[in-house]
Amino acid sequence: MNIGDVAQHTGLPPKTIRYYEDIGLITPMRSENGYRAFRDSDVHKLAFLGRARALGFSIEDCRKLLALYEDDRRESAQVKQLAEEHLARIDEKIAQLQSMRATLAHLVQACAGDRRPDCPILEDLGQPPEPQRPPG
Amino acid sequence: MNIGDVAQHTGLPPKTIRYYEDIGLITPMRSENGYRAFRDSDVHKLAFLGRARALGFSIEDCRKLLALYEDDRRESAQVKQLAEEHLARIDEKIAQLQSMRATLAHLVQACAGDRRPDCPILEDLGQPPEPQRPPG
DNA sequence: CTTGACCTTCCAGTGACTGGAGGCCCCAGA
DNA sequence: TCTGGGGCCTCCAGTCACTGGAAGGTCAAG
Repeated sequence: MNIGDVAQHTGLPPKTIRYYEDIGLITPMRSENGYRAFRDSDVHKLAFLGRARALGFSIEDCRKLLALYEDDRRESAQVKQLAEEHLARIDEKIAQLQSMRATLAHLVQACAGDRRPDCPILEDLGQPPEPQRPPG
Repeated sequence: MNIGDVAQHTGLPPKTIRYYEDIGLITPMRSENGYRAFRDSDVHKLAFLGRARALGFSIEDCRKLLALYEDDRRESAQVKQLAEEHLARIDEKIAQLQSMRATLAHLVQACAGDRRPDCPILEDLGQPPEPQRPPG
């Protein structure tokens, strides 16, 4: 299989597939003409990587997951730990974004959005970050 | 004011402040010894930038926001539009993360996490992404 | 006069690709 | 046999927003 077909199959762009070879995630064979020749196992690995990436795992996590996937003496606890750590990071990011969202939504709602210059959004950004309530 | 004091005041690392000068967000004066000499207005701008960045605005958005902040002929609609677009991007990211989170939490919960190799997480990553229900 | 903290510039690296240049390979059609 | 077009190759540079580190100048205290 050539890279284009693999790209079709896995949904990964050819550039990304080459990159994954570069960093040692896969090692496809080569045809006599120099083209990469992907075995089924390569395609399978790439699909695995694509799905792990879609769940937000870092490339290094993906490398570990792939190693565990290939290791029939693995302990599921190792996998679970990786996944739980990642889950925690996701939760952290969600919390951060929701906090941003709350502040921003509040400001947006307070802004008239008309032709006048008065703008609570800019006022807030221009002020020291005091607590949201008025000074006692 | 030297860069260290400004860093204290704004909470931004000196490296970041230099970077912001590099990309033209601020243009502090220079003392005779070559040190950056920050005016109050520079410090104020940096604080503004810090807060805008904390809300997740990109550097380019920050540049625009700062320009609007300095422009007393601005229309608040311009600011509001920037903020609303950013809000939409945040919502998109939150949705993406929550979808990841859901899948991952499901898998983590299904994994025994013991010394045996059987692992629903790896099984899922290794399988084609069929719908979550069993085939009809 | 030395020490140590602070400041300077410049270069390189991060993560995970992505775009583009320049060039080879291969097949279909005239 | 030639031509065109698409696919493939490598290598280099850019993305975003910093961050680390090296090499060296400046300044106040002891």
